[in-house]
Order: sequence, then structure tokens, then C-alpha cells
Amino acid sequence: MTQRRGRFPTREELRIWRDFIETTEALRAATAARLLSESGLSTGDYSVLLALSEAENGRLRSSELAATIGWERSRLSHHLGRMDRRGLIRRENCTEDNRGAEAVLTEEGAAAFHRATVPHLRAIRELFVDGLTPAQIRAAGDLAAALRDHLILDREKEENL
Amino acid sequence: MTQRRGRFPTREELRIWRDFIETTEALRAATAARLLSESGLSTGDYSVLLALSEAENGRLRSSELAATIGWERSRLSHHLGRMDRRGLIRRENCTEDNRGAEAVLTEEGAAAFHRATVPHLRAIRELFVDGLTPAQIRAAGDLAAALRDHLILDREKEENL
DNA sequence: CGGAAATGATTGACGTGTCAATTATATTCC
DNA sequence: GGAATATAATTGACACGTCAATCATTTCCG
Repeated sequence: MTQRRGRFPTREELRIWRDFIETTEALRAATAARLLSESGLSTGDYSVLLALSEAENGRLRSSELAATIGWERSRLSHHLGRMDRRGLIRRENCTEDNRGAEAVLTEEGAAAFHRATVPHLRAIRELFVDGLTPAQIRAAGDLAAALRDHLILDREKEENL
Repeated sequence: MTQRRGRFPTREELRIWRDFIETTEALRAATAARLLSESGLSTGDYSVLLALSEAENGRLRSSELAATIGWERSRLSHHLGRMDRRGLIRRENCTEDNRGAEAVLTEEGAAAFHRATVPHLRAIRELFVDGLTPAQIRAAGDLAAALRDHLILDREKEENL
């Protein structure tokens, strides 16, 4: 086996990179478009509503919510603003810490989430699961794990510069 | 083997779906952030500049360019507007068809592209290639092919409704 | 020829994501 | 106690993507 690390990607590696990144992006876009057209929710909305639905009393501190779904604060803040305007959530001040804010699931938000769930699961099956063999699905899990671990390593290396 | 098609994803399939979609999104974001910080170009800029660099005389009809990189017209139009403002490309009227427009690579655009290439290839190696075994890279290619074919089928089914 | 339809491209509105700056409150520690 | 600092969250500016509407030109065809 020849030395690979430290060199540029080969033509073949580059071809696979492009295929992979473009296809996963297309898959993401297709799922998002289905969710939006079938339920009026964006994937962002869905993540927020899912997290709130699973939270106690349908409410979470902004920072908890951000951590749960892995978003930056400001992204969440902007998004909650839009969801608030649409009546999907409500914002309340946090009693224990006056700096804090809580996002609260509204009835309307809960209803929208419930309407969205079944079609969304169906879309995931149709667009992802049905396109792959069981072995390929396992391979997708392996790939995700390997890439995620590697990304984390890389980020840590960056930070300890 | 039990019947799977037509049912909701299993817990395990759903876990893999989430892992997969989140990780590929994180990978995309990480590569884009590297490219931007190292060269001042977005991945969109890079795609456009790559296509123009490979085109004859560094120029392409808008529609050709859109087809080459697989973008919608309006997306390209907005993007070319931004790149034009930054001096990376120039727009010219098409002589054969007065409706048409051509995007032309400027010296500045070509220079920016050349500065970006090496660091970008390095980032792809570091973030993608180095995180996977050769077998996993092949698996990524297989997955992309399977998902892409399936997405196309699905789109065709949709259109012939 | 001349009007209807098709084609190439742009535009505006709006949701989304990131970054840097800001505001407000809480904590730390001299 | 009170200034320095840290933390929670919001805001503004700007790039990006999508959709529907628009505009100009060309093509089709009666």
C-alpha cells in the first residue's frame, strides 16, 4: 500500500467526495422540501418542535434547547423569533435566572408537529431507507460515526492550536 | 427477512438517518467554513469559478453554467450578481441570442480560484479522506450512487403524477 | 406577417445561517 | 460593596436559496 496521508486526494477520491457531498445535500433538500410542502414546517421548525415535545411541560430554556438540537444561540434566537410570530411557540422569561428565556410549545405548535410526524417519517423511509439495502444502511451508520469522530478530533486540534 | 417496505423506519433506521444527515451537514459546513476562512470564497463561488476556469475562454452562457453545476437559474442569477459586485466575474450580453447572458471570469476571479485550490483540496483530504478507510471511501461512493439513483427515480415518479 | 407561446434571465419577497456587536443580568473576588 | 468579568440571549448586517412574478426576446404557426 502506497503512502496516502499528507497528499492531495486522488482523482477517484475527489470524484467520490463530490458525488457524496452533492448527493447528501440533494437528499437533505428533498426531505426538507417534502416536509415543508406536506406540513408547512421547515426542518428547523421540526427539530425545535420535536425537542419541545419531548421536554417536560413542553418548555425549555433557550440554551438547553440550543444544546439539545446542536444549534448556535443566535441561530436559535432568530428561529424562535420567526416561530413565535407564527404562533408555533411562545417566549417566556425564566424565573430562576432573569437573563434567561424559555421557549414554550403552544397548542398550535404541538398540533402542527403531530400533523407533520407521519408524513415526515414516510418521507425518510421513501427517500432514504427504501433507496438502500440493509447493508448499505449499516454502512451509512458506520460512515456517519467515522466522519463525526474525525470531525470532532479535527475541531479539537484546531482549538488547541 | 421480514417485510419492511411500506412501513415506518425502525428506531435503528431513524437513528442512522439522523446521524447520517447531521454528520454530512456538519461535514459540509466544516468544509465551507475552511474554504471561506482560507480563501475568502464560498463553496458556491468555488463551483462557479471552477466551471468557468474549465470553460473555453473562461466564459459560459448563464444557462450552460447553471446546467454544469446543477443550479436553478434564479439561484445562479443572484449568485452571479454578488460575484459581479466583488469583481470575481463579469456579465456580458450574448451576441447570438439577445435574451442570453454570459458570465466571464475576470483576472481577479481566476487569481482567487487559484489561491483557493490547494487549501481546498487539503481540507477535503483532512476532513473527508483522512477520516475514512479505503473501504469506507468506496462505501461512500456506493451510497452516493444508490441514493442519487433513488432520488432521481422518486423525482420522476412525482412528475408523472 | 403577426399574435401566442416558449425561452433566457432577472427581480423581489421571504426564510435561513453566520458573525460580530450589544444588552442585561449574575458571579467573582478584592 | 462594587468594579471586573462571565453568562444568557438578542440584534443587525449580510450571504445564501427558493418561489413566484416579471421582462425581453425568440420561435412557432395560422
